[in-house]
Amino acid sequence: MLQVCRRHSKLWLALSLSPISQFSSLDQTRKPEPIRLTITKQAFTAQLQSCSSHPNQLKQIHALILTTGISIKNSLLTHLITTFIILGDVSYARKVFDEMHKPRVFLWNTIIKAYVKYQDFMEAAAVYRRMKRLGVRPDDFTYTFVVKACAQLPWAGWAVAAHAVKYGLEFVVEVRTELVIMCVKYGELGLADFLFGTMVERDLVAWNAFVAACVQSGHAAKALHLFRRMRVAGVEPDAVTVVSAFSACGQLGCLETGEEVDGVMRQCGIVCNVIVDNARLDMYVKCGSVDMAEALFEDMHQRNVISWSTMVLGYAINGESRKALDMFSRMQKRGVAPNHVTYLGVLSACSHAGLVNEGKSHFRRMVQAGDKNIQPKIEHYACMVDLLGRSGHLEEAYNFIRSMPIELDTGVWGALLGACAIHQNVELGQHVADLLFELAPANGSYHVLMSNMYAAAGRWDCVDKVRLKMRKGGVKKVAAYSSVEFNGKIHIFYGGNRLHPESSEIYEKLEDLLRQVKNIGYTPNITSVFHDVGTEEKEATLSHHSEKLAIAFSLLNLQPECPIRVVKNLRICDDCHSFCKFVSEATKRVIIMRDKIRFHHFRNGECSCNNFW
DNA sequence: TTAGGGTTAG
Repeated sequence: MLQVCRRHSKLWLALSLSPISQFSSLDQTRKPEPIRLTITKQAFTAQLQSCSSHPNQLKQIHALILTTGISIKNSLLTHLITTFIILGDVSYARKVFDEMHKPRVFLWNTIIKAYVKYQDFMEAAAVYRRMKRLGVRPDDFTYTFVVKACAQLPWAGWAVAAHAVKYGLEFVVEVRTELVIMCVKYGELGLADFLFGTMVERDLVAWNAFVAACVQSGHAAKALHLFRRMRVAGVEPDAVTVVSAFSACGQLGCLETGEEVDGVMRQCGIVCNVIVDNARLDMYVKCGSVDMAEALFEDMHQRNVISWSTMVLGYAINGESRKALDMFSRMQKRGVAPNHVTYLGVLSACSHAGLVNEGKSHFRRMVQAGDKNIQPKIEHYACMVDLLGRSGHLEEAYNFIRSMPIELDTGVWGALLGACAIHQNVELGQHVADLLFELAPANGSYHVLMSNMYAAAGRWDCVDKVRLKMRKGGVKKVAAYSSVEFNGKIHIFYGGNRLHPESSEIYEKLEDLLRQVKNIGYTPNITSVFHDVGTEEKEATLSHHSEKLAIAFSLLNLQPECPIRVVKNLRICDDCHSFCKFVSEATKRVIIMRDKIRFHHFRNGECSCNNFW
């Protein structure tokens, strides 16, 4: 069947069938006519290219090569390796690579890079280790991939950084950029600053990398600081920079800075594309500026599933459930296929509006669609628990959890605990909380939620038990804070804190405000207070909650026509919710408050959430 | 015979 010989430095393959596209039927029963094929290296490469999108045929060619026992030049194998990497079959590329005799360093780089591309960082690190063991000397390119891979693994990044220094490769601009990113990921911002500051050349990409790494690691304020610094340094931002900057503004809820970035974009003549538009859209949505998002969305030349999903989610978290669902059907009419994120928006819209049946039918559709892209994930199940529980169907929610076909996580039980808290079902809450204490003993929020439920029920002995449990287990409460953006600066307020330079004016204003709203019917809701203390003391604690301080600060500083925008790290309490409604009525101001989960738009004594959150 | 670093939705 197969004969191989070399003639005039050409490779001869005698094959049972030709052309190569028929290789896949090599083992068929039809009696083949022997055909001689002369294949030069160029022809062979051409053949490889001709079936470069058919991995099985390529594998057969490779098997054939191995059977012949002739030595194939590394350049051909390299071609095979790169083709398999493009096709996404890294393990086969690795197999070919492993069979090579002394591969050159660029091939080691190629394999490591491929593992990084397909996010198999452990394997990338393993290949690097083998490379080192075999004494292959890394080149200028090696550490860009190796650092990127190892930065994803705990500690490994530091070790390879030391190797890069040893070989004198830390000054290569690409390697240094990866090292800066790595330091940010590891939370070593000081070191990142040092490495960035001592770069030989800081090009646009290096700035973008630093800004983006900060945004992705939750250092949004630092990202915006860098964004401003790069302009001072005379580096003109591009589309990538503004995408990161918009993302940072969204995280922080800084509409003012978001507009500034928008201005910079125009000034620099940065051309909008769908990614930039989506980032801007997301910024408006996360700043509670639904009108701006709407206008931009209608104006967009190009939209993709992310644009639509952003709008659906945006409406949902801003309390405009009907618009979210309308947007969803409009999207489907346009023939845009929803993905699992779109459905998160749809389900949370239903949840926040108490649309139980509608939510159920959307969920059913996800399951029945049989589409891998929209099979419900654990987050969708948590949304359903939230939907059922929030609307008072606690038992159904519990049974739903019990019947779930996927592994349970704290999100699902957390949603049920939240529902128990809303409906004051202490018995079920206790049961769920016990499960959560086991699953996530270090998470203080479940302890606080349970303790608040006990407090609301007047069961102070149980409150004490939970608090004791927290103390013993070293569980910490997350300190609540509220922030307000004013004149390009973010002002942060903690409950009862007097660190702000305008503290005395703020507290004075707050006293004024409390008197004003009490006159029109506000009464402090003391069940929101954690401690078993006297009524007066409870009132004092309540009246200094961080959002109240933030509102007093805003009233002192903002122009009368400006809406008050507050961002909170936790959920708003009942008392502050009621307080905000009265303030919006008494002062005729719009208050837009973003809490951990969603927005509350207070206007004329009402809230967009309809007291359902 | 060639090999880089950045971005969007919960």
